[in-house]
Amino acid sequence: MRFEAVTIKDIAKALGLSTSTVSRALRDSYEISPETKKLVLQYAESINYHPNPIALSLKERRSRSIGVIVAEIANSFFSQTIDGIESVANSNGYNVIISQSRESNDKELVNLNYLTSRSIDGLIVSVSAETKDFSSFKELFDRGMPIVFFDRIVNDIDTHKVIVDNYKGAYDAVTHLIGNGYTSIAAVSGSELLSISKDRLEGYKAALQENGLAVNDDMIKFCPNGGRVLEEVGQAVTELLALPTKPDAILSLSDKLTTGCLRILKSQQISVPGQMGLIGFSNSDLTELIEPPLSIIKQPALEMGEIATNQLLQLIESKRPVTEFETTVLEPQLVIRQSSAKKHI
Amino acid sequence: MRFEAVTIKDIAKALGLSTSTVSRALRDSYEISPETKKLVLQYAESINYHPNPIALSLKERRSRSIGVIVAEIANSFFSQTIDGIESVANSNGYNVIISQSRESNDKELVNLNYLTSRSIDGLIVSVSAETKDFSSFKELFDRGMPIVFFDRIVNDIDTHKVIVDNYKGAYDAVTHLIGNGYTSIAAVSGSELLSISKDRLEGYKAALQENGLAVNDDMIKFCPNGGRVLEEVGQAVTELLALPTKPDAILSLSDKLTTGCLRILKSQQISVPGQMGLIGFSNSDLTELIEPPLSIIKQPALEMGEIATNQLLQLIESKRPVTEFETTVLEPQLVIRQSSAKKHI
DNA sequence: TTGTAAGCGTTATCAA
DNA sequence: TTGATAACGCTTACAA
Repeated sequence: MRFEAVTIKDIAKALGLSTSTVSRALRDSYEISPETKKLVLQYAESINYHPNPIALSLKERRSRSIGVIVAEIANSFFSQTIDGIESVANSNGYNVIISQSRESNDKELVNLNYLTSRSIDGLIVSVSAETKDFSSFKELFDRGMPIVFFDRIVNDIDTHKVIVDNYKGAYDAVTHLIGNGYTSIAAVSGSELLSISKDRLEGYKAALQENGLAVNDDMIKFCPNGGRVLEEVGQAVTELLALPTKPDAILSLSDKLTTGCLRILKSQQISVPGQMGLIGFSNSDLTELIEPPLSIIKQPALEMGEIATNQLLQLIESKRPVTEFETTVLEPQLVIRQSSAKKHI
Repeated sequence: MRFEAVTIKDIAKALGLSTSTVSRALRDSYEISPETKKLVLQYAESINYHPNPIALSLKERRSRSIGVIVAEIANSFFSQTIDGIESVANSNGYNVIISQSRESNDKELVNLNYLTSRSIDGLIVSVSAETKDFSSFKELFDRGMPIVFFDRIVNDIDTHKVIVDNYKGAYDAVTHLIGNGYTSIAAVSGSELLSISKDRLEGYKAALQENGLAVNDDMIKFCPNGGRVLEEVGQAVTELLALPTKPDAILSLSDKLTTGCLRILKSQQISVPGQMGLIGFSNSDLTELIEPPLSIIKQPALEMGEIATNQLLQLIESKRPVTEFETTVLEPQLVIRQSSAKKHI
């Protein structure tokens, strides 16, 4: 089963012209007579001619498609980002090829190979939770492939990056908790390897210290799978509850962790915020319907996708090698609801 | 900025062979000496050669990519489906180009043109809420483009389709409500034009009638945007509450409508299920955390995506024209929680 | 067993 | 103003 398209040759034959003349007419070249142009354009229209992008790609040595690698599509933050990527890409005549690492470094590499072997013009990446070794990205980048990182960035590679102020997001959230009377605040983080985990934890620690609260490493738990596996969240929370001085609030550092923590707390009959305050990074639009309505730190995901794509297109379309790179830092949004309500003492 | 890849020509030149010999060695042709083959393969490996898929596409007149059109990526059901589509496509060497109609017929047509002009080999579609005229799809299909529909299907086009038993999903949900003592059950539906709306409403009506309850058209409200616009849900619910005999339960017929109804009910201080029972189609994994935990009808989204893709690939790769088409009907899953709890009388 | 040449659809260059 | 030709990277008759 195959879809047969009309080619320039068909038009040339039908009109008794050469393919080059037809091509010129279609591209509105100056070296063409108005009549011929009109004739060709009309006929092309009538038989629904569309230039073959594959042939164009081969000729121009560019595919007009960009690759995207994220951990998971079915995740509010990433699907919102993809939304932004897609709209900017499409309106610039690019298409988007999406792939998921599912937090696995292996799958990420497979995807990377796949995408590059599919002749993409550039790449937008948020790295997997498992990735320690960024040399494949680095090599590719050094060989001339434009890459933009967002959210989970790679500090060692000097290119455009788009993030929120993760430090501030966590800092503000913890400050808010302290302001509401919480004094023993734990952090449930994703993979230690991720840039976002590091930055957010820094913010968490700084807020504690600036408020005269001690930073206790036992109060920081890592979930290498970022909450994709509920068990790891269960273990983290259970360990926190077994501490000599139990925390009275949890800051969770990513989407699935936030809802994961709540799931675990609920299953253990621990009331939120009564027995445990909770605030976390999340981009789900259902958090306000949850019981209790969740306080969240939200990222401007759509905008991040748009910016990343604009920057990538700029790299792709730049005539000369780009050497000056930018890291765009956006503001996270703190949305205060019930789950971090003032503590009753 | 451009990424330069190694070509067969480079290998041929380096090894003093012709491009055809190199090509044969790489494709493991029988008409080649073992030594030459080994030599070429080794060298290709060493310089990290990858065949240029664009050139291959041009030669083979196929792009090994499939297009997907859905209403919205950032929607649990669709992102889960895309998950399934992507995994099957990728493991068969295809890539996936995704586009969103955002429930607009215009944008759907733009996407359709865009995708076909990008030489895709086939198309997976769930139509927009606005689409009444399917002639573009029909034409494309008749001109030989393999298309598979899922969820929101087009009855007039005879091709593979993948759906759940929407009738049964709604029927079972209403039967459950009736069993729990609800006697005045309203339906909040998406666009009237969608196949899923029709089928689900049929199931709703049948369940009422079989239980001796009257079907009242005032009890059926349509939201043309499928809940993407909260106001339309607000209006639907408000109208229902203004009826002489108010409903005591709502069946909502799609993802965003279900959470939308809850949002509206909450904002109007109407307790669920106390004053109003609620059950609806949804694929969000947060529904159990919501207050009250939502009873839902869930679709096997991942599986639907996988099946649709397998069927599409079958169409694409079929040597002769396919004339026998299949509509796969999967079972929806009824998940009973608090929001439809037994009514206190 | 290897090489030559044509062709996939398009555009750029050169010649007419 | 138009046409012939080569080229993009690859495969495949056909020729050697």
